[in-house]
Amino acid sequence: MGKKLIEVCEIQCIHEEDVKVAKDNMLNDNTINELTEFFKVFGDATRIKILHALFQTEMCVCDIAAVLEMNQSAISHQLRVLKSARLVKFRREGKVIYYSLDDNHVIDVLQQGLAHVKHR
Amino acid sequence: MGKKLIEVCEIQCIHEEDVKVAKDNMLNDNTINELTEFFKVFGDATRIKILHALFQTEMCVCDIAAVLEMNQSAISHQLRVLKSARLVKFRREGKVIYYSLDDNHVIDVLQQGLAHVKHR
DNA sequence: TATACATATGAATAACTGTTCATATGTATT
DNA sequence: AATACATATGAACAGTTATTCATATGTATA
Repeated sequence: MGKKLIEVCEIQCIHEEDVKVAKDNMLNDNTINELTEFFKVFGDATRIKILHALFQTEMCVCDIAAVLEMNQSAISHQLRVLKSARLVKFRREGKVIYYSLDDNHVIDVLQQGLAHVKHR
Repeated sequence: MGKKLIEVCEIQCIHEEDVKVAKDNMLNDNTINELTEFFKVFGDATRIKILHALFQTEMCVCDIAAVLEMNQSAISHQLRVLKSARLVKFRREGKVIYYSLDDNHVIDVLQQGLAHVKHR
Protein backbone atom coordinates (compact mmCIF):
# COMPACT_ATOMS: atom_id res chain seq x y z
CA MET A 1 0.00 0.00 0.00
CA GLY A 2 3.00 2.34 -0.36
CA LYS A 3 1.60 3.53 -3.64
CA LYS A 4 0.73 7.14 -4.27
CA LEU A 5 -2.80 8.05 -5.06
CA ILE A 6 -3.67 7.91 -8.72
CA GLU A 7 -3.70 11.40 -10.11
CA VAL A 8 -7.32 12.14 -10.91
CA CYS A 9 -7.15 15.74 -11.90
CA GLU A 10 -4.28 18.10 -11.36
CA ILE A 11 -6.44 21.16 -11.16
CA GLN A 12 -7.57 22.02 -7.67
CA CYS A 13 -8.11 25.72 -7.37
CA ILE A 14 -11.11 26.67 -9.41
CA HIS A 15 -13.45 29.60 -9.30
CA GLU A 16 -16.21 27.56 -10.83
CA GLU A 17 -18.50 30.36 -11.90
CA ASP A 18 -15.78 32.40 -13.61
CA VAL A 19 -14.51 29.33 -15.39
CA LYS A 20 -17.98 28.43 -16.57
CA VAL A 21 -18.63 31.93 -17.91
CA ALA A 22 -15.29 32.09 -19.64
CA LYS A 23 -15.81 28.68 -21.18
CA ASP A 24 -19.26 29.61 -22.44
CA ASN A 25 -17.94 32.77 -24.04
CA MET A 26 -14.92 31.13 -25.63
CA LEU A 27 -14.38 31.99 -29.25
CA ASN A 28 -14.89 28.99 -31.49
CA ASP A 29 -11.89 27.19 -32.92
CA ASN A 30 -12.31 28.60 -36.40
CA THR A 31 -12.33 32.17 -35.22
CA ILE A 32 -9.35 31.53 -32.99
CA ASN A 33 -7.38 30.03 -35.82
CA GLU A 34 -8.20 32.72 -38.32
CA LEU A 35 -7.35 35.32 -35.72
CA THR A 36 -3.98 33.84 -34.86
CA GLU A 37 -3.14 33.32 -38.53
CA PHE A 38 -3.97 36.95 -39.12
CA PHE A 39 -1.65 38.16 -36.37
CA LYS A 40 1.08 35.68 -37.20
CA VAL A 41 1.51 37.42 -40.52
CA PHE A 42 2.43 40.64 -38.73
CA GLY A 43 4.84 38.86 -36.42
CA ASP A 44 7.76 38.83 -38.81
CA ALA A 45 10.19 41.64 -39.50
CA THR A 46 10.48 40.98 -43.22
CA ARG A 47 6.74 41.04 -43.73
CA ILE A 48 6.31 44.18 -41.65
CA LYS A 49 8.95 45.87 -43.75
CA ILE A 50 7.24 44.81 -46.96
CA LEU A 51 3.87 46.05 -45.76
CA HIS A 52 5.36 49.30 -44.61
CA ALA A 53 7.09 49.80 -47.95
CA LEU A 54 3.87 49.08 -49.84
CA PHE A 55 2.11 51.54 -47.60
CA GLN A 56 3.86 54.25 -49.59
CA THR A 57 3.50 52.98 -53.12
CA GLU A 58 2.97 49.83 -55.12
CA MET A 59 6.20 48.09 -55.98
CA CYS A 60 7.55 45.19 -57.96
CA VAL A 61 9.34 42.28 -56.35
CA CYS A 62 12.75 43.56 -57.36
CA ASP A 63 12.07 46.95 -55.86
CA ILE A 64 11.03 45.41 -52.58
CA ALA A 65 14.12 43.23 -52.58
CA ALA A 66 16.24 46.31 -53.16
CA VAL A 67 14.54 48.25 -50.38
CA LEU A 68 14.95 45.46 -47.86
CA GLU A 69 18.35 44.42 -49.20
CA MET A 70 17.28 40.82 -49.39
CA ASN A 71 17.25 38.38 -52.25
CA GLN A 72 14.36 37.94 -54.61
CA SER A 73 13.44 34.47 -53.46
CA ALA A 74 12.99 35.43 -49.85
CA ILE A 75 10.75 38.33 -50.83
CA SER A 76 8.77 36.15 -53.17
CA HIS A 77 8.15 33.58 -50.46
CA GLN A 78 6.96 36.24 -48.06
CA LEU A 79 4.75 37.85 -50.66
CA ARG A 80 3.06 34.52 -51.03
CA VAL A 81 2.28 34.53 -47.32
CA LEU A 82 0.96 38.07 -47.50
CA LYS A 83 -1.04 37.20 -50.58
CA SER A 84 -2.74 34.20 -49.04
CA ALA A 85 -3.56 36.28 -45.99
CA ARG A 86 -5.14 38.74 -48.44
CA LEU A 87 -3.03 41.58 -47.15
CA VAL A 88 -1.51 42.36 -50.53
CA LYS A 89 -2.78 42.17 -54.07
CA PHE A 90 -0.91 42.33 -57.36
CA ARG A 91 -1.24 43.26 -60.98
CA ARG A 92 0.90 42.16 -63.89
CA GLU A 93 2.44 44.51 -66.42
CA GLY A 94 4.50 42.54 -68.88
CA LYS A 95 7.18 40.70 -67.00
CA VAL A 96 6.83 42.84 -63.94
CA ILE A 97 4.37 42.17 -61.15
CA TYR A 98 3.36 45.06 -58.97
CA TYR A 99 2.26 44.44 -55.41
CA SER A 100 0.18 46.75 -53.26
CA LEU A 101 -1.80 46.66 -50.04
CA ASP A 102 -5.09 44.84 -50.40
CA ASP A 103 -6.84 45.59 -47.19
CA ASN A 104 -7.56 48.78 -45.32
CA HIS A 105 -7.27 47.00 -42.01
CA VAL A 106 -3.59 46.51 -42.67
CA ILE A 107 -2.81 50.16 -42.25
CA ASP A 108 -4.95 50.45 -39.13
CA VAL A 109 -3.38 47.42 -37.54
CA LEU A 110 0.13 48.59 -38.30
CA GLN A 111 -0.63 52.04 -36.99
CA GLN A 112 -2.12 50.65 -33.82
CA GLY A 113 0.91 48.47 -33.27
CA LEU A 114 3.16 51.46 -33.79
CA ALA A 115 1.14 53.48 -31.32
CA HIS A 116 1.52 50.73 -28.78
CA VAL A 117 5.26 50.45 -29.31
CA LYS A 118 5.83 54.18 -29.08
CA HIS A 119 3.85 54.64 -25.88
CA ARG A 120 6.42 52.71 -23.87
CA MET B 1 37.70 32.18 -71.12
CA GLY B 2 34.69 29.89 -70.87
CA LYS B 3 33.97 31.30 -67.44
CA LYS B 4 30.69 32.91 -66.59
CA LEU B 5 30.63 36.51 -65.58
CA ILE B 6 31.05 37.12 -61.91
CA GLU B 7 27.66 37.88 -60.44
CA VAL B 8 27.78 41.53 -59.52
CA CYS B 9 24.25 42.16 -58.42
CA GLU B 10 21.24 39.98 -58.95
CA ILE B 11 18.80 42.83 -58.94
CA GLN B 12 18.11 44.31 -62.32
CA CYS B 13 14.64 45.77 -62.41
CA ILE B 14 14.63 48.83 -60.21
CA HIS B 15 12.38 51.83 -60.01
CA GLU B 16 15.12 53.90 -58.50
CA GLU B 17 13.09 56.75 -57.17
CA ASP B 18 10.49 54.56 -55.46
CA VAL B 19 13.20 52.45 -53.92
CA LYS B 20 15.02 55.51 -52.64
CA VAL B 21 11.89 56.95 -51.09
CA ALA B 22 10.94 53.67 -49.46
CA LYS B 23 14.46 53.24 -48.13
CA ASP B 24 14.50 56.73 -46.68
CA ASN B 25 11.19 56.16 -44.96
CA MET B 26 12.06 52.74 -43.57
CA LEU B 27 11.27 52.24 -39.93
CA ASN B 28 14.38 51.84 -37.85
CA ASP B 29 15.42 48.41 -36.65
CA ASN B 30 14.35 48.98 -33.09
CA THR B 31 10.85 49.97 -34.04
CA ILE B 32 10.59 47.04 -36.43
CA ASN B 33 11.70 44.62 -33.77
CA GLU B 34 9.41 45.94 -31.08
CA LEU B 35 6.56 45.92 -33.54
CA THR B 36 7.10 42.34 -34.63
CA GLU B 37 7.56 41.18 -31.06
CA PHE B 38 4.30 42.86 -30.20
CA PHE B 39 2.39 41.10 -32.97
CA LYS B 40 4.13 37.79 -32.41
CA VAL B 41 2.48 37.62 -29.03
CA PHE B 42 -0.95 37.67 -30.65
CA GLY B 43 0.06 35.03 -33.17
CA ASP B 44 -0.56 32.04 -30.93
CA ALA B 45 -3.89 30.38 -30.21
CA THR B 46 -3.16 29.70 -26.56
CA ARG B 47 -2.23 33.27 -25.85
CA ILE B 48 -5.23 34.62 -27.74
CA LYS B 49 -7.46 32.38 -25.67
CA ILE B 50 -5.86 33.55 -22.46
CA LEU B 51 -6.24 37.20 -23.42
CA HIS B 52 -9.82 36.64 -24.45
CA ALA B 53 -10.60 34.90 -21.19
CA LEU B 54 -9.01 37.70 -19.19
CA PHE B 55 -11.00 40.18 -21.19
CA GLN B 56 -14.00 39.05 -19.16
CA THR B 57 -12.54 38.86 -15.68
CA GLU B 58 -9.28 38.46 -13.86
CA MET B 59 -8.40 34.84 -13.23
CA CYS B 60 -5.88 32.68 -11.47
CA VAL B 61 -3.60 30.32 -13.33
CA CYS B 62 -5.65 27.28 -12.43
CA ASP B 63 -8.81 28.89 -13.71
CA ILE B 64 -7.19 29.69 -17.00
CA ALA B 65 -5.88 26.17 -17.28
CA ALA B 66 -9.39 24.87 -16.63
CA VAL B 67 -10.93 27.17 -19.21
CA LEU B 68 -8.45 26.22 -21.90
CA GLU B 69 -8.26 22.59 -20.79
CA MET B 70 -4.50 22.71 -20.73
CA ASN B 71 -2.04 21.92 -18.01
CA GLN B 72 -0.80 24.45 -15.53
CA SER B 73 2.75 24.53 -16.80
CA ALA B 74 1.80 25.42 -20.35
CA ILE B 75 -0.36 28.26 -19.10
CA SER B 76 2.34 29.49 -16.80
CA HIS B 77 4.87 29.58 -19.61
CA GLN B 78 2.53 31.56 -21.81
CA LEU B 79 1.65 33.95 -19.02
CA ARG B 80 5.33 34.71 -18.75
CA VAL B 81 5.36 35.69 -22.42
CA LEU B 82 2.29 37.86 -21.98
CA LYS B 83 3.77 39.38 -18.86
CA SER B 84 7.03 40.34 -20.48
CA ALA B 85 5.11 41.86 -23.36
CA ARG B 86 3.26 43.86 -20.70
CA LEU B 87 -0.09 42.63 -21.93
CA VAL B 88 -1.10 41.15 -18.61
CA LYS B 89 -0.45 42.13 -15.03
CA PHE B 90 -0.96 40.16 -11.83
CA ARG B 91 -1.64 40.49 -8.15
CA ARG B 92 -0.98 37.96 -5.43
CA GLU B 93 -3.55 36.94 -2.83
CA GLY B 94 -2.08 34.30 -0.60
CA LYS B 95 -1.09 31.34 -2.67
CA VAL B 96 -3.18 32.43 -5.60
CA ILE B 97 -2.00 34.79 -8.31
CA TYR B 98 -4.62 36.64 -10.28
CA TYR B 99 -3.88 37.74 -13.81
CA SER B 100 -5.65 40.47 -15.73
CA LEU B 101 -5.18 42.57 -18.86
CA ASP B 102 -2.57 45.26 -18.43
CA ASP B 103 -2.99 47.34 -21.50
CA ASN B 104 -5.96 48.96 -23.14
CA HIS B 105 -4.45 48.43 -26.55
CA VAL B 106 -4.89 44.71 -26.08
CA ILE B 107 -8.64 44.90 -26.35
CA ASP B 108 -8.50 47.24 -29.32
CA VAL B 109 -6.05 45.07 -31.17
CA LEU B 110 -8.06 41.92 -30.50
CA GLN B 111 -11.25 43.62 -31.59
CA GLN B 112 -9.66 44.88 -34.75
CA GLY B 113 -8.37 41.43 -35.56
CA LEU B 114 -11.81 40.00 -34.98
CA ALA B 115 -13.36 42.62 -37.23
CA HIS B 116 -10.92 41.70 -39.94
CA VAL B 117 -11.60 37.99 -39.61
CA LYS B 118 -15.34 38.39 -39.63
CA HIS B 119 -15.46 40.61 -42.71
CA ARG B 120 -14.36 37.79 -44.96
C1' DT C 1 8.24 22.67 10.95
C1' DA C 2 5.85 19.57 8.14
C1' DT C 3 2.44 19.31 4.71
C1' DA C 4 -0.40 20.86 0.97
C1' DC C 5 -1.25 23.66 -2.68
C1' DA C 6 -0.53 27.43 -6.37
C1' DT C 7 2.66 28.85 -9.42
C1' DA C 8 7.23 29.10 -11.81
C1' DT C 9 11.02 27.28 -14.23
C1' DG C 10 14.66 24.42 -16.71
C1' DA C 11 15.52 20.82 -19.93
C1' DA C 12 14.00 18.00 -23.64
C1' DT C 13 11.41 17.30 -27.63
C1' DA C 14 8.57 17.91 -31.62
C1' DA C 15 6.66 20.97 -34.78
C1' DC C 16 6.99 25.12 -37.30
C1' DT C 17 9.09 28.96 -39.88
C1' DG C 18 12.31 31.89 -42.66
C1' DT C 19 16.06 31.92 -45.72
C1' DT C 20 18.92 30.08 -49.25
C1' DC C 21 19.98 27.55 -53.34
C1' DA C 22 18.78 25.62 -57.51
C1' DT C 23 15.59 25.53 -60.85
C1' DA C 24 11.09 26.20 -63.07
C1' DT C 25 7.55 29.18 -65.14
C1' DG C 26 5.89 32.96 -67.64
C1' DT C 27 6.47 37.00 -70.58
C1' DA C 28 8.71 40.00 -73.84
C1' DT C 29 12.24 40.93 -77.36
C1' DT C 30 15.49 39.76 -80.88
C1' DA D 1 12.95 29.71 -81.79
C1' DA D 2 16.31 31.51 -78.78
C1' DT D 3 17.53 34.58 -75.24
C1' DA D 4 16.91 37.50 -71.28
C1' DC D 5 14.62 38.83 -67.43
C1' DA D 6 10.98 38.93 -63.57
C1' DT D 7 8.95 36.04 -60.57
C1' DA D 8 7.65 31.60 -58.35
C1' DT D 9 8.53 27.32 -56.21
C1' DG D 10 10.45 22.97 -54.03
C1' DA D 11 13.85 21.02 -51.03
C1' DA D 12 17.10 21.55 -47.43
C1' DC D 13 18.71 23.62 -43.34
C1' DA D 14 19.02 26.36 -39.28
C1' DG D 15 16.79 28.74 -35.87
C1' DT D 16 12.71 29.38 -33.12
C1' DT D 17 8.75 28.10 -30.36
C1' DA D 18 5.04 25.54 -27.68
C1' DT D 19 4.25 21.83 -24.85
C1' DT D 20 5.42 18.34 -21.55
C1' DC D 21 7.72 16.44 -17.64
C1' DA D 22 10.06 16.84 -13.54
C1' DT D 23 11.11 19.70 -10.05
C1' DA D 24 11.72 24.11 -7.56
C1' DT D 25 9.81 28.16 -5.19
C1' DG D 26 6.70 30.54 -2.40
C1' DT D 27 2.73 30.84 0.76
C1' DA D 28 -0.63 29.27 4.04
C1' DT D 29 -2.26 26.15 7.55
C1' DA D 30 -2.30 22.29 10.79
